Amino acid sequence: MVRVRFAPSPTGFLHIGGLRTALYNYLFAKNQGGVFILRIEDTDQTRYVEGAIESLLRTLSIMGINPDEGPFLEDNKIKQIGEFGPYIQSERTSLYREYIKKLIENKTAYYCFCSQERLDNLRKEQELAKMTTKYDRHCLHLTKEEIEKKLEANEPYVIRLKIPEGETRFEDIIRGPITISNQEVDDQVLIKSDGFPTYHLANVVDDHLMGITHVIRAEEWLSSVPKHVILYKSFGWEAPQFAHLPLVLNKDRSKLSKRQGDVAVEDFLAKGYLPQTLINFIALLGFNPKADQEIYTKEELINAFDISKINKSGAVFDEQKLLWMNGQYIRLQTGFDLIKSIKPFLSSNEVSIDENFLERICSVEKERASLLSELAQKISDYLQIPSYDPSLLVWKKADKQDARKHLEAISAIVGSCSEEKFQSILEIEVMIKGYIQTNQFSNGNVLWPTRVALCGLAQSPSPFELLWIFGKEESLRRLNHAIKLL
RNA sequence: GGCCCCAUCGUCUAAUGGUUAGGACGUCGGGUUUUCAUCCCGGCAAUCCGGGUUCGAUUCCCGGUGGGGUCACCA
Repeated sequence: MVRVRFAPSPTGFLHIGGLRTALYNYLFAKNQGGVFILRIEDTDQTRYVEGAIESLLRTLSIMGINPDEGPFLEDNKIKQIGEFGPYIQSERTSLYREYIKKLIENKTAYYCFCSQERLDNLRKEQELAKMTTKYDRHCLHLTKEEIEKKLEANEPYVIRLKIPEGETRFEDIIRGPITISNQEVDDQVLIKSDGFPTYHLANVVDDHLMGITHVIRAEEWLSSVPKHVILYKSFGWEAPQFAHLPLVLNKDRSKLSKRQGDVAVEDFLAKGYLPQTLINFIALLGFNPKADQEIYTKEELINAFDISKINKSGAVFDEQKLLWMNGQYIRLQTGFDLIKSIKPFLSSNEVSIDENFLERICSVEKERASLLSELAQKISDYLQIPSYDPSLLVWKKADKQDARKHLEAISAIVGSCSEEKFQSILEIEVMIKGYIQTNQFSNGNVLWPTRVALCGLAQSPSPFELLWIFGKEESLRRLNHAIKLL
């Protein structure tokens, strides 16, 4: 049974790169009929952020990436589900202390009492000498008595992993075999002086205890795999399979970071991107099931997901293409779903407007919006007759009298038209076009002033769509208002 | 700098030991159209360089170059 995990640290927001790691873990688990686990890696006390876990859970839930095991939100409270919990590392500290004892006992880990100052100086010296910066094992050969004495005296200490001689080989699913000389690997701190484990220890212990079969994470972790492999060996455990994902990059091809633009999923949601867009787009950043298809549902992605097809090289995050894709998704949304999606972007008085009216506006305006926020902004133009220069009513190939003549005619037609006909854009079009054709007018002479009379804008949907949106009564009001202006 | 990873249009990518190297975004041009957008059609645009293996390499191997990651009591 495949068991994978997404193991973020709660920083207060979900990074786009993190979203992809979460998504690939999720897609792989679902594709394999396995279990997707969420584990919170909050072992750094100095980075504690109030409410960060809640915010992370909320965002993942919005994105539709829900764990089979791990923490989740219920009535805004963090609950946990699964037999391998707790799934929040700060609640597992006693476990790590228990397991580190085994490493001390079998001498694959050791106490280190070196001060931060000593370590800093050591590093500086090594840098000056252009050597690899590593711990010099100053404390490795302390006797049992010396260690006990220091512990009794309450001297602060850390526990380090003792890297053995030789080299470490491992197989990465995406990259193939990788060999690194152990000389390159530092005696990594496993337990910090505050008693908390570092990432490396907590990660290995938890992955083992939780029965993780595949570790899928970003490439930035590739160089610390030897530490983990050595840790597994030190415990006498079998290591899971590793798959290191290519990085998501800035325009300049460096690791995607703040400063060069938005990186938080929450930022993109706030800008008006749909969760589906983000999922679809991010899934295709480093993976492609089919060359000639761009839009995929989550189910399609799950079915098509193939871990061996993941690319090796980093992918630039191109917001232009994201924007295009969001426009596609907005157009794909049906009226009711769209209303739900844009509600958060509406002002308080706009939220209360009639849903049918809103649905009509959205179904027409969605053709020219790439962001939900853009769409929401258009709503206000429909709530009142905007003020406009009367000369706007006159088409470039006509004059004032002509505009007035047609507006009066259209007003009359609309006035005598049944409410029923107003339920169909097509019927409205047939009606207006009938007026144009029987009198042999040109489209522009009639349609331009009609359209402007209805919306007051140089650019807008067609007059047929506007008539349909406003309905008979409001349309007449606007047409007659325009006639008065002329 | 040491170590590790990577290399197809500007960007995301497809493909193959023999193809006119395909698609998408963007861009440019055209069409539809009362406007804008949508939509449709078309153009420009890529196998990093050098060796080898081979009848043939963009594909396989080696080297170079370039880019990235990582070198914490952060994850």
